[in-house]
Formats: sequence, C-alpha cells, structure tokens
Amino acid sequence: MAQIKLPDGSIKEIPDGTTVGQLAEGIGKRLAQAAIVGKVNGKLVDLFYPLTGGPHEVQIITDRDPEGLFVMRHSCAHVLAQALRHLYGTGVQYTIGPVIDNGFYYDIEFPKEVGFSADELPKVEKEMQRIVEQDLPFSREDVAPDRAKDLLHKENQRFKDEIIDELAKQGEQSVSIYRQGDFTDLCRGPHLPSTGRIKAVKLLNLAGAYWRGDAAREQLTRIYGTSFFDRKQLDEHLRMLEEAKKRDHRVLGPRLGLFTIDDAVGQGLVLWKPKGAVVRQELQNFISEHLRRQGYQQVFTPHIGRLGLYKTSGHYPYYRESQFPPLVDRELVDQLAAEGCGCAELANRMEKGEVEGYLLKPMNCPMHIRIFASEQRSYREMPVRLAEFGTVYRWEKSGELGGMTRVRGFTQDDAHLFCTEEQVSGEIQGCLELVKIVLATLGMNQYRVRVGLRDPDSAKYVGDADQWDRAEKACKDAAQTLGVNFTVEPGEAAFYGPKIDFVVRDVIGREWQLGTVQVDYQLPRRFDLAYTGADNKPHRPVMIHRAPFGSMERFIGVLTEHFAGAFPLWLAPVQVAVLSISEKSNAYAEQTADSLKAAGLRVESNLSPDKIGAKIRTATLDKIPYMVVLGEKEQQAGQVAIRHRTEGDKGSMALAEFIERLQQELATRGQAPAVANG
RNA sequence: GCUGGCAUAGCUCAGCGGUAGAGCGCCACCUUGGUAAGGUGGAGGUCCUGGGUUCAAGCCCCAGUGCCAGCUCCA
Repeated sequence: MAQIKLPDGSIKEIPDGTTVGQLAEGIGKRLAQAAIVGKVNGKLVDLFYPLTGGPHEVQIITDRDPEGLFVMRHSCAHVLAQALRHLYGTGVQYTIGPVIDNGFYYDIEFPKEVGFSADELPKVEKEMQRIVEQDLPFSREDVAPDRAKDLLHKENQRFKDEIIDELAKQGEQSVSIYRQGDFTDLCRGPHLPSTGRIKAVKLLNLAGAYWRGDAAREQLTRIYGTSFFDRKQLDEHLRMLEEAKKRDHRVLGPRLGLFTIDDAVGQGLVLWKPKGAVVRQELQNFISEHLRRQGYQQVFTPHIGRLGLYKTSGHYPYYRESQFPPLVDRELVDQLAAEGCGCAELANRMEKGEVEGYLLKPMNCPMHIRIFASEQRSYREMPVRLAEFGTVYRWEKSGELGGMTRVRGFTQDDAHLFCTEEQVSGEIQGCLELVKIVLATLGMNQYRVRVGLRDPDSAKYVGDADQWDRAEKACKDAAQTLGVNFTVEPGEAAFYGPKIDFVVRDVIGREWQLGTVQVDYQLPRRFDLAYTGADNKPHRPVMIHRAPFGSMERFIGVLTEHFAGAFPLWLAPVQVAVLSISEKSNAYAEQTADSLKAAGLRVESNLSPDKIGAKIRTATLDKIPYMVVLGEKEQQAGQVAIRHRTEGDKGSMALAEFIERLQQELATRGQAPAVANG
C-alpha cells in the first residue's frame, strides 16, 4: 500500500502503483476532470505517475492552479513543434521550448529551403488546433541517454544530443522522452493528459535567437505564443498587450510632444522638445530641493576630458567598447599625418598612451573626483557631496537602442559622496531615503530593490574583507531601514564595492534599472584621494556613487508609461487648457489665460471656432489636467467653469479661488487633491 | 553587433510593374455653439538613400541607413 497525505491534511492508503490520475478519480469526478498534473512531495508529475510506498504529500493540480497553466503552456510548445513538423517536414529541428512569463516559445531551425515568416503563424495555429482536436494523449518513457539519442536521431533531431550529453555528464542515468501522436521530444515533463486540454492558444511573434544563447552558434527562429484555459482570458491578455502598446513611451512621447529622435542627429540621441523639457526641468527642480536639504553641493563639469583621466579611473581602455572613440588632439593629428601614420597605428599608440586625446565622458565621477582633489580636505568638512545633472555618452550597440530607455547620450542625476569609513552607513541611508521619496511622490510603487554583494568565492574584488563586510552590512541595513522588499544577490556587486539598485518594470514587462547607489573603494585609491583626519594623518575617503533617477531619459520614458502620458499637475507640460465656448468669449478667455499665466501656471488657450465638445476632447486627449470652460455665463458671473481631465465637470468658481487651489495642489506635488467637487 | 520583419502625406496606414490614395491632423470658409468629434473646401509626397533589372519601378533585385521584435551586451 502507498500512503499519501492530501493538502487538507487527510491521510489515505491506496494500493501501490495507483496513479495520480486514479487517485484524483477516487477523490471526486470533477477533480479528476479538472486534473492537469499532480504534485508529489513538491514535484510536479504526470497524472499517470504511479504512487508507491510513502508517505507522500500529494496535491492534484487543476486548471485553476498557476502550475496547471505552466504545464499547459509547456505542452503547447510541444504541440507547436509538432505542427511545424507536419507543415514543414521532418527537417524541422526543434531545440528548446520553455515556458516563460505569460506564455511559451520554441526555438526552431527550419530547413534551409523554408523561409518562415510571421504571415504563416495563422497557418501553424490552425495545424495546432487540429492536433488539439485530435486529443492526443501525452506519454512518457524513461530511457538511458544513449537510447534517447537513438530515438531522437530517428526523428532527425541533432540539437538534442548536446542536451542529453550534458544531462549524462551531470550523472543522469536515464532521461525522459515524451510523445504525443507522431511527435517525440526529450523533455523533463510533466505534461497535460492529452492535447485536447489546450483550450485557447495564440502564436504571437517570431524573433531570432542563438542556439544556447551563443552568438557564435546556430541562429534559430524563436516562435512566441501564449495560451490560457479559456478564450476569455486569452482575449483579455491580448487586450492588455494592446493597452500596453498605447502606453509605450515611444508612441506617447512623440505624440505628446515630449521628445523626438531624429536620424539626422543620430541614433540613440534624444532631442527634448519644449514639453518634454518642462517635465525634465520640474523633476530636476524637485530633486534639487532635496539635494539642498541633504547638504549636497551642485557642480558643473565639461563633456570631454583628457584620455589620461579615464586611464587613471580605469574606464579607458577597459570599457573602450562602450565608449565613443577618443577625439585626438589637432596638432598631433597633423603631425602624425605628416609622418604617414595610419588609423591602425593611431589606435595602437592611443592604447599605449603615446597619443594625447580627449574622451567624450562615459561617467561623471572622474571629474567630481578632481573637484574633490582640488582642495586640501579635512575630516571636518566630510562628507563632501557633489551633485550634477551630468550628461554622459556611451556607445551602445545599435541593436540595443530604443526610445528613451536605451540611448547613447543621457543625463544622470549624478552625485558622488566622499566620506569617511564611519560615515558610509549614514550616507547610504540618506541616498535610499531620497530614492524612496522620489518614487513615493510619483506613485511608483512597483519596483524591486537588489542589494548586490560580492561573490565570496571570487578574488576579483578590490578592498579588504573588513571594508567589504562593513559596506555590505551598511547596504543591507539601509535597505532594511528603508522598509522595502529587497533581494540580496551575491556576486552582483561591482568589482569596486557593493551596490543597491532600484529596478522598475515597464508596461511591456521589461525591467529597467533606474536608481542606483554604489559604494566604491577603488576610485579613491586610483586617484590617491586623501583627507586629513583628527589625528593629523592622511586618510583615504570612501566614495558613494548614486543616481536616484538613473538617467533623466530612461526615467521619463518609464514615467511616461507609468502615467500613460497623463502627468500630475506639477509635471504636466500644460497644466490648464482655457477653452472658449464661442468666439464671443475669446476676449474673456484670453484675459483669464493671462491671469493664470501671471500666477505662474502653464496655460494653453483654444480659441478656435471648434465647438466646446471638440475642444474638450482635444484637451483630454492631450492629457491636460484641468480645463477652464468660458462662455457668456461665466463672463457675466465673473467666474470660471472648471473641468478635470478624468473627473469631469467641477462646476464654477472665482478665478482667484481656482488659482489658489491649483497652487495648493502644486505645493504638495499632488499628494493632496486640490480641486475637490464643488 | 547578430537574425528576422518593416520603411508611402505631420500621424496611423491602404496600394495594382503603367497618372500616388484614405482617415486623423493642418489651413481657409460657413456655422457662434454649453462639457469627449458641426459642415464644406484646400494645401501637403525625393513613395528612406544609392545602385541595378525593365519600354516603364513606390512595387522586382543588390547594397546602405533607420525603426520594430528578439538574441547578446549593459561601468
């Protein structure tokens, strides 16, 4: 007899060899019908998995469990590969087909004569549907690795060899083969009882992918799909994808006049248009207030600096690939040209440090360090906190660029804190507090925090172990004090010190690193920085790099999506739209707009001959927070009729009162709604 | 950088190897209106760039550039 314990705590005795499916049947008919797979002692197994001995903890996974969806999607990947073989012949090579967030994919190598395109996805879907309707049962066979290879060779598959060899090397005595109908695949499983359990499947797009993620190896076609247990959920998911597309900052940004990226200017170089500049300026003002409060000092530094500076910092040539090539000193170029020096030779000499040149700065820190080093420093003035909205340039590979989130020139809300060893902990806390204020004010609560620590088994880190221990503890403590969920990730530290990253997810599900706080022992040493201690001896300061927004470009890109372009009043490029009912009221409207502008508000008037409905629609689509509707009625009463973008008609009030309320809302940065009903 | 797809009016997109299209936007005129689209007319094109095939190329071929998806990378 086998002993099993069910999730409700009940204990059952069943004959040895009873399958999970049979167990489900014994519990209830409906459960058996809904059953997808079983979970035995925490491991997912097929319904035909036999239970023996025990005691085992057994749970029946149904289509209502997340694991059920996972298994179904995995089975979908198999059906996809099967359909492709039906349509494009046995020359179709299938490699790996895992489940991912919100779906699955399969990496395929098509025979050379097949030019597979996205247009054919519906055809493939139809074939998958046919396979689903046949309701083919999935079966499993456990075989020795060599036997598995033979089986798959019979299916014409060669990629699987490599996976099987690896499993064998890991000591696996047997591997599992799954089959449904005429399809055979190496797979860990488990799978659905049969293909008929797939209810709603949709192939989404294709993309290139490398075999084993290695650019040197075969290029495969990755086919993405998703599936759900009912049509409604699939439709809802597809609708959400559409919705997400509408929030995409690459669409919204240009439409709302925030920024443009112009091929004539260059790839990955952002042109901030007037409305985008307003948003950026407001954010910078906001953060500057907090910088002053926290005792930062603002500095400005140039866009280029001598190559030698970046050799000292270690940025050149170590990160050469991700920098724009150096600018070479004019006189030297002339002289070298006269000598007949070629490009290869020039690069060579530059590397060796024989050629003077300038680098478009990839980071601000070396220049801030030189500011710190420009004076003799006493422990009494520490910490020194130097802040700059500093623009840096990085040579991102062309395929990496996109929108505002991955660009070649960007402005960091950067700062470098030079402090004593004892001050590190407090300074980190101050940095995190700032990030927390920023994100809270903007209502961005969907972020995660990563504390990157050193890998204890690696020797690549600089600084002594004591320092590291203290700094890592300071980072962890600060994250704890901050009161946010954070993960500790050993091996994720920079080589020069531990770090804390804030990662935000955008509407398409991509994650972006925004704010970052990093402790650095390396640069103070490379630049031989020192301050005089109370003991009248020189001491090495510790540096902290921090950027709460990360970069203005990326931050505003993500922020645009976060608000779907509808910025809160304090950030809105246009805060109030003044709309005249008819041209008879244009004069009153203009006068009102002037008063609003005089009060410091950003105002746009619409005095066109459009009807009021159309004007309201336009202003609403432009995401302007407040509308002032002005007709003869308002003029006679000496009032303004207020409409809020999302809340609709707010009734009339005196202009002075409206201004007063807006100013209140601005003062609190929208933390308290200003124009309430009435 | 690699693979695939795409590139036509300011925007979103149709388009057949044979005279370049629609909707929105823009401009003008009519209308002077009351809380998400009033009507009419008009302007606007290097069909991404450079080559090639063809009597004829926006369409077919080659190369380049850019964008999108993904891979790889991301101090």
